[in-house]
Amino acid sequence: MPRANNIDATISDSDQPAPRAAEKIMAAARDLFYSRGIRAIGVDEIVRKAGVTKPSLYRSFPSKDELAASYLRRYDRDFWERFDQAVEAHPGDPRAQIAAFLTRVGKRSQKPGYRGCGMTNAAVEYPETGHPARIVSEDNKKELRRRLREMAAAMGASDAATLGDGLLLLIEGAYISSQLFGQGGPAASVAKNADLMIAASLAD
Amino acid sequence: MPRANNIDATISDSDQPAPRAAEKIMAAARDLFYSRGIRAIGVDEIVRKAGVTKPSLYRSFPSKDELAASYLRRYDRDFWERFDQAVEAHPGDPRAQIAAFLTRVGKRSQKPGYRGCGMTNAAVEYPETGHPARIVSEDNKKELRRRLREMAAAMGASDAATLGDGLLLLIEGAYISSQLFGQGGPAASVAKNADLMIAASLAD
DNA sequence: CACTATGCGTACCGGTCGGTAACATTGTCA
DNA sequence: TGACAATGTTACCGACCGGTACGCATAGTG
Repeated sequence: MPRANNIDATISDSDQPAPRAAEKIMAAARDLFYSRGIRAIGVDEIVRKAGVTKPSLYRSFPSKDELAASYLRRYDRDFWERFDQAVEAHPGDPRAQIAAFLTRVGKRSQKPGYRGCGMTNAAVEYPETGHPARIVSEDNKKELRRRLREMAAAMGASDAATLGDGLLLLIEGAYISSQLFGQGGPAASVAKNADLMIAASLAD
Repeated sequence: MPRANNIDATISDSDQPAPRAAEKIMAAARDLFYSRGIRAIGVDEIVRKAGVTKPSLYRSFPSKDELAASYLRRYDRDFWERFDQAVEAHPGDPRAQIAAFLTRVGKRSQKPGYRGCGMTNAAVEYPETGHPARIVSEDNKKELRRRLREMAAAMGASDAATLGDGLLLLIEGAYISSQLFGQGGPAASVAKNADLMIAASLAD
């Protein structure tokens, strides 16, 4: 009975006890993968930080690549939670939803330790098509693109596809430039610039 | 007499003969680093592709990290060459200069094998402050930011810093999303979106 | 108690990593 | 032809990589 198959569920649904080790491993992997990159981190360092041993890792996760994919699936869930928070804060007002989301991204980008989007970073680290980690990232970005275009249409943009894509470019640019420049970087202006772009698109 | 110290110059200035092996190594490293990432490529694969041996690599480059930095310094030169081509094509018209540059980026982003900016990618792969590869990337991006703000000011933008940063966000977003989505991705609309943003900024 | 299931640790695997020592061979130019 | 610089050849290094065989400890159950 390979528990590794539904480890994502067992970790998140903490009512039914999962191996304690798996949670500690995931927590350690999350910190290390996010802050220093997936390729840069070896499994030894993960288990050391988690305070467990290597076989425990491989009982809960079939491989390092799958552990990375699990980390990203969790990242994906957290991402949509943040996104939907911004959406729900401004019902029926997509422009304000975008502004709320981007204001928060801009603020987070100024905090120390912020290194953009874990999924974007993973896609850069793993250009190979079909890599487990990459698949999670690509799916997330496709869905994000779809939702942004949808919101652009709801704003009444004449060219919703272009505006939605423009917003996506700004978001990804904010993620990346935050780790290129750190504090004081251009990501701080993402909300303002997005609003300018939206204004120009709606006036078109 | 360690030739490795000024290997960048000896490779680019081909009038004074440089070690043939160094050029072959650089060409191989360039292809491999760009298409598959720096961390993903081992020195063995580089020398194999270059048709040389490992000691030859370490006679021309002090380390793999320095080879990566050399690759990026070359990338930096090529980048500014492309950038300045767009600038020189439209003297005294910064808005057209940006449009020309971004149109080209948008087109390149639709070609197979395109994987964004090598320097951006390297910065994602090496978050560690002070890494030789990262330093080259950071310097390039700082200079790019400076020039974009300068151009935004020359356009007459009331808030040139914000517009320049917005353009930088769009550019970085185009680089990254090109490898997230490949052909048909949002990077194709970067020039159009930038022009919208500029228009809104100037009308402000 | 004995039995089983489960979670975990010790110790180890072959392979690859970046990097080097020592020496043979080549090509070039005086 | 001789000198010298550049490259190739071979073999090696310690460290680390992802991954695993196997045995031990504990908890729950009859």
